[in-house]
Amino acid sequence: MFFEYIRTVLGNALERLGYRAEPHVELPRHESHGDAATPVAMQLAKQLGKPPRTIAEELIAAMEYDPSMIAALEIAGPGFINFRLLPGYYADVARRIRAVGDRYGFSERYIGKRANVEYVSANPTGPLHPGHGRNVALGDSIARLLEAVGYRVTREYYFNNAGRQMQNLARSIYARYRQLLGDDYPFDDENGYRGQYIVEIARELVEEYGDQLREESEEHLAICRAKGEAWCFASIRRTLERLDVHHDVYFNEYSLYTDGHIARTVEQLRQRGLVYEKDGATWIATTKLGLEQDRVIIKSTGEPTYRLPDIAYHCIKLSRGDDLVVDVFGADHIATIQEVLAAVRALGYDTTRVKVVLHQMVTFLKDGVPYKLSKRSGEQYTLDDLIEELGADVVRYFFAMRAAETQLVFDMDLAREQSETNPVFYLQYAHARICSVFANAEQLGIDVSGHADFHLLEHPAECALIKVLAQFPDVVLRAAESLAPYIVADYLHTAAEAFHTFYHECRILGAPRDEIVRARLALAQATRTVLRNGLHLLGVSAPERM
RNA sequence: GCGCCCGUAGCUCAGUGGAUCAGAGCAGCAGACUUCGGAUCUGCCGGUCGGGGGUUCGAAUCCCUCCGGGCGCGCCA
Repeated sequence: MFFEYIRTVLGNALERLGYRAEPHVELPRHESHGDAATPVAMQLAKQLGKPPRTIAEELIAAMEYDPSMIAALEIAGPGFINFRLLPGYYADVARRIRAVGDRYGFSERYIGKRANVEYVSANPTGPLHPGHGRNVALGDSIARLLEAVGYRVTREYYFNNAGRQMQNLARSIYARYRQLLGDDYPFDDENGYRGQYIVEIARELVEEYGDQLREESEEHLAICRAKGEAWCFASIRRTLERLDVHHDVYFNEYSLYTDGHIARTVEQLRQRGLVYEKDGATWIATTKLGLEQDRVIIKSTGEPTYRLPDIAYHCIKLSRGDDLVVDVFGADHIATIQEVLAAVRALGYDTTRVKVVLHQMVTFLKDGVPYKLSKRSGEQYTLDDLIEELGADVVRYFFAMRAAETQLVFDMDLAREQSETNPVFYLQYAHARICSVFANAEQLGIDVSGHADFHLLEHPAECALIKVLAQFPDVVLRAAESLAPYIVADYLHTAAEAFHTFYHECRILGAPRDEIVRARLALAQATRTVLRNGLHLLGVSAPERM
């Protein structure tokens, strides 16, 4: 919204002059450079073969604008055009924010488009571990961001309940089950799942079945497997629930086998000459697709490797007609995603619709040094434990607050801090503080929703706050388009800071005139909307009291 | 060895198509309202943007190279 008007003015001027360029508008770093600026003249310089400042002059001459909104146009430096805004503009922005109300910040830019976001996708072999938290937070915030700009979003969870890992799970449970029955049964230390939860599952089996499963059979192992899957999934979903994360689709890898997609995918790859047999296994010729080496897609045992179902799955996702297909993966998937996409592309699918958000690993920091999260019992530390320790809000914010491609350092001391140094509390405090002002206003009998004259907001702190609030829709759009929740996190801090400064310098309820009180209350309300909506995008609550 | 990501202040990180670009938070130091929540605000200190080359009128940003860190490179997922 902030740059919209200027963009329009600039765009019209470009068109009038017959110049082809994006009307790019940016926020200058320094106040002295005005309220908005465009480097477009410099971008055109090479293309037109004219000095940038000359082009800037032409543009300024060609611009038509409302003199009550824009005070001055200046050419600066090598050829920037700086825009300086008048209070009338701020009043206009504030009025428009208020008019939009609770939906402020959201847009309809991508209305009618559909997106699929796949995230978490952990196999049901145990509880989520702390590292999963980053995937959860990023994926869910990305989904929320896409919704905020108009996409209809499907949240999807892909899981494998058929492979080797599930067999290991079944065997682990069975071993514990036998041990609980008092049998001297060996536990496979190399492949088995050693967590205490396995014993828990086994204990439930003892309660349900007594010693009826003692005989080692496929049938009994299948019962262990099913029990384990159900138990683990319940655990995972419970954890996600605590983070306010809900998937729409749980896609079962196993279904790809039963419905023939696996066989069909192999056939299609074969038709394109990309499949051959060697050493008793079936290979895909990924070297023909420009990759380093060929890979096995069906082992000599007849079992497919994970690649094949991955390829089939992506074909399915792409054939659903979504405009955008987002995969949120940890950095350890880097190798496979290339292979999968190359194969899918070779099968004729438009993989430009696929965006992969590859996040780097997480390091936990305590007393300034990396350390391994653990519990006193020596038992594995889970994502659930982290939520227990820090609260869902802190967990979601911390995992989403950095760009995905950075190796996230999760500072446990800062996260544990229940004070202003913790960025989550800083944001929530600003929100609670506004709520408190409104509670007081109500007690004083002030008509909070009454008419407000925004032209009365002329204090520098007021203008600064409006300027920040005005950026919000741009920020949401940019964050959504770059699939980067951290942009929202950064912005919210700026917004909260601008509010606190305003709060400190301008009394709201104690303002000299009633009209000013109402105008400032309206500004506070707009701030509250921005904070609430922004926090929502990150999956963090906006408490009224703390 | 090969592929991808990262290297910016003591620490954690921004820097959106090269340009008005040396920035924020934390830590440290010094201050602030008799009043709407001090979980706040204001100021100061602090950096050869990993090193070196190159392109350019101009490079944290683009190219090359070296160094350092992470993750991969399975008939595991």
